[in-house]
Amino acid sequence: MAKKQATEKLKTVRPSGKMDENFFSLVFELVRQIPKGRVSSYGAIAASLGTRSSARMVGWAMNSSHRVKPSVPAHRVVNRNGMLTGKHHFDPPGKMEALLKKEGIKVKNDQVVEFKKLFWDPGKEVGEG
DNA sequence: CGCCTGACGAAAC
DNA sequence: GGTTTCGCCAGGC
Repeated sequence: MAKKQATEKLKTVRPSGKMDENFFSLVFELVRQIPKGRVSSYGAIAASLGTRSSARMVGWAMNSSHRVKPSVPAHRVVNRNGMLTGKHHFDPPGKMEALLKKEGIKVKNDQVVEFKKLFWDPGKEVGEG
């Protein structure tokens, strides 16, 4: 399981002083695993990385998502309520909602429609169901 | 170094 | 069940 390794790496590379190469990158990669037309939650991502309780760190990491080489589909990541809490951090505040709609995801009142059915569980990318 | 903040979440009241 | 508070860990001043 990659998640197992990821969890250990988190504390393994600590002494190296390269935290960014772990938590951040792990979050980015995981978010990139989110299939189009699907969404995920910060907590779910954090949990998959072993930092279940640190869901805020995930969202915080997203702040740097726009600084990463490859573009991270942060717009596919919402809070556990399916709410577009991070829309304020996009160039245009409505970019997030627009991107989601472009992928076929309905957004109403800054909230993902049928979020629970569109919810994508990280770590098990193989089971799209 | 210490205090406050933050794209969340879950327990406590 | 809604509102409030703590926890989580890193960043900025």
